[in-house]
Amino acid sequence: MDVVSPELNSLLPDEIMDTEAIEDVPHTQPEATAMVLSGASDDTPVPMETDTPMASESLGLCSGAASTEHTRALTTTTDSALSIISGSQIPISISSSSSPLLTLKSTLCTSTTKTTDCVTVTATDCSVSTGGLTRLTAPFTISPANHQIILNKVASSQATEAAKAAGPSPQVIKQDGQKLLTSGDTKSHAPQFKVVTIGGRTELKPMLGGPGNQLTTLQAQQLKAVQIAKKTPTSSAAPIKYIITKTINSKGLSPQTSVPSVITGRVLTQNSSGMPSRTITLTETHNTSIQSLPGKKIAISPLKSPSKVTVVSVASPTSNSTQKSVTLPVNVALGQQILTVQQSTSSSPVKMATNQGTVQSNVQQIQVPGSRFHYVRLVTATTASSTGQASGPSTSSIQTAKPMVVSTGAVRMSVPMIAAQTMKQVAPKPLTSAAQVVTTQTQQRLIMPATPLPQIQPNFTNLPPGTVLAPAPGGGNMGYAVVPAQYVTQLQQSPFVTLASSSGFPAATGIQTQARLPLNGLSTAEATSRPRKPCNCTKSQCLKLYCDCFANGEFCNNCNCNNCFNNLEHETERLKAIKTCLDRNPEAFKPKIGKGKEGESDRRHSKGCNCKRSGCLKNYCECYEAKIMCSSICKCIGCKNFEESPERKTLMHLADAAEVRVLQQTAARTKLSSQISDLLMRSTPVISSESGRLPYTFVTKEVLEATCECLMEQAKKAEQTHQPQAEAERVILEEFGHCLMRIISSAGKAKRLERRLGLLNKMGSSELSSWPRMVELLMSRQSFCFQASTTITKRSAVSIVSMVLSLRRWVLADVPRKLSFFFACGGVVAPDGAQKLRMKLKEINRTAIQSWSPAQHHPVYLATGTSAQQLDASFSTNASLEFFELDLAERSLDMKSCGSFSSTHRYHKLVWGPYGNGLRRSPIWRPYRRK
DNA sequence: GAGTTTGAAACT
DNA sequence: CAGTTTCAAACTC
Repeated sequence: MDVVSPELNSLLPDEIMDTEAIEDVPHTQPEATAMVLSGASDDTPVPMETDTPMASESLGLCSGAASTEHTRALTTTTDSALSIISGSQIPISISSSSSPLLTLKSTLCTSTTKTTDCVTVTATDCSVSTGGLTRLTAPFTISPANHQIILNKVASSQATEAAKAAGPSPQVIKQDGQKLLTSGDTKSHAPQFKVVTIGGRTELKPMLGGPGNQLTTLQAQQLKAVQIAKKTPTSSAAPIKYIITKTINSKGLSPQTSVPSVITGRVLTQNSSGMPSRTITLTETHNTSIQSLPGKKIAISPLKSPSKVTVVSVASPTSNSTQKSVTLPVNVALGQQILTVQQSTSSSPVKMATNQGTVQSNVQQIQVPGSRFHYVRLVTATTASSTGQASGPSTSSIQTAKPMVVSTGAVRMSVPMIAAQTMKQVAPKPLTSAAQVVTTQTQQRLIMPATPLPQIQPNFTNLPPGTVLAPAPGGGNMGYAVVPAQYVTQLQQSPFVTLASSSGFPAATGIQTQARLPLNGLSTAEATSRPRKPCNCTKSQCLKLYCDCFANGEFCNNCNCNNCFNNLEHETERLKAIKTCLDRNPEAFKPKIGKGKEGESDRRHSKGCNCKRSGCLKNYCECYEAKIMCSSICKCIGCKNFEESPERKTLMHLADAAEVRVLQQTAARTKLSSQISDLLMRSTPVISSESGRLPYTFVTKEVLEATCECLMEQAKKAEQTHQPQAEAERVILEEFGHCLMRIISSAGKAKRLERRLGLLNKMGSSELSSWPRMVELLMSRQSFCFQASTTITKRSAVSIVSMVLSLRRWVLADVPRKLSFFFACGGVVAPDGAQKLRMKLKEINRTAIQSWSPAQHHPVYLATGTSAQQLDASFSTNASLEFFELDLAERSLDMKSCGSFSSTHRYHKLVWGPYGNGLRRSPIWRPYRRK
């Protein structure tokens, strides 16, 4: 049946030419055809996954010990939700200061409160309700106008030293005229709330159930909600309700206890009570001095994704500090995605005490010498001592890297809480899904010092979406700006923790790599597991997107660049450069590789490539480099980077083989053979999914019924012929096998059609509004003449020419039918455009023709006219027409014989349709002729 | 490692 | 917007 060689067939976009699926599976044909056609016409852009919803804003603090569910919950947090999630107990006391910024007004709130502007602080095992084990003395400032929540440090808050995690300190939320609504019924299965009015000195009463309470799994969850109708003195905006919700797990619960998600407002949190209780003390100290810690900085840089905020912990071994109170003012402007994290003292650790150990996170403020910027350094350290709530079972040992996520929906802070002292002991192991979730959120943001930059600050108007300058709470000049780009300081002396190191691959292997965002097109695992290439920039000062470091939002580190300005020492220049880039392209720092439609695993380049000579099969091509196939938005010429491309397949196989070899060698060296098998196991489904997986939806009810009928028919036959039972079974089984084969065959064809549809979309560029009609003609095997149906410019003419390269595959597929393909471009090509066309034709000559069948004669006509009517007439009269005919047998294209395109008409609307063989073929290029 | 090729970014 | 130049990485020898 095949009249075309398999190779040619493989080249073809068989959606048109391959009628096998249609003919062999008549039942499926109409659907398949319809699908192709409709799909072709429906050229809706594929939404990119690149962009995380900007609208969603949530802030979540997830303790390092957060379980998988926690992280998952974080990812589900939605709009304007502030959630502080801890997998362990978090003694928190919230005390309002006299700061006018803080106004807490309680209103009734239920866990189901629906708020778009709701700020929800969710914490499990928070001591706020569990007896006031700790104190959170951070003043809350919630600015409805800006949708900001500001945890401001108050001068002379002394909760600090006293805030022993274990010590049941009164939890105080003071705010004049403010009410605190909390909920917590220890005996109730369902979350219950308790309203606590907070007067001038309102205290938050311990809410936790008595120790004698035997709580079930559900009972273990206790929800405390604090709804704060905030009144900021400076804001006159409509009051926005904020909810502080706390999911409380009673200590001593059964380790099997699992806590279902608690939805508060829009925050979904989950707590696993089985986790060891842990205490996070968030207090603030009165020390406002800025400690200068040269060399210990957190890079604050624009990230690729505007949707998240990432604070990278520059891990360094930190001695176990006895100081348990930490000042951690956090300003979060939800509406504008402001996240400000400040640390008043360099030595104040954010301590998270677990039964297993104490993770101290030092948020250190750093002042770079010679720089007016203030940087924050977040250092985590683990000690073996157990502080805080000592009630839980103690024990385990290795503190694995666990991400601490501060998520504001669109703003996300991810802080890998890796115990500095144990980092190198972390055994490579599959990360939890929680970690994976975090890593999939590869688009992160860092906080960027922004305040004292008068010469630049006024120009920050065009910072990426979500970028906001956050003034310092005290009115000082220590604000920070969250910029959607991933800039992380690279400090030579500071080991770096991989930001998104939680990947499917054992990333936390102790190799301290620079925190970074995933490379474009690379998976998180790839991006994080592989060391970044040093750049070699010489002229760009590493301040242009030419520089991969800069483009990826990183500081240069261990690079080979000359005159590098991509470092802290040139922060001003760097910021200017960032702004320049963002001015030029607001999405300059966004990942270029997004995701296709929902449900599709295919990623795609956000802009598409423009490759001309590489066939999109070299790393020059950004699509190929990202290991993705070119898509409909690509403007490449001679693309071979499509799914069914044999060249691509060959390359892929070679690459796979090479990769496997490398893995094997590496594993052999490191004696980690187990890793190999693991990786091989991983790669297998990838390969199979690409080529073999059948659509599971194909076995429909009708298919099943038909199959059963077939089997029953065989059974009846056997019965009627009095076949022995064994024979009857054999016949039935055979029939079943046949049914399966047919199902598989049909499913495979359907899948092929799906793929072809994708290619069809790729070819159906925007210039072709009548693409379905063209497909229809192709399917009818008519000779046809193709004309663009929409306004053609010089540029679009180029695109049309590039289509020739794609269409040629169809032509090739129909060799026996001598399908002629005419390409007409009438009256639209200006002289310079003609030059471009010639170049494109050279491309045809060079890259495409070589693969054409020399034995066949496949004319390609390039016709021009001065108007649509003229061209139209030309096709019928073969007059007043400039056209060229290519003889494939010659495999050459003498461009000189093409003459010139004289038309300067740039815009013509043409229609297209079948013209039959209006143009005669010639074995050679016809000389240019004009009437 | 030097030189070439390539395509994105930057520039005009 | 379109064409050209610059740039650094990819590639070749």
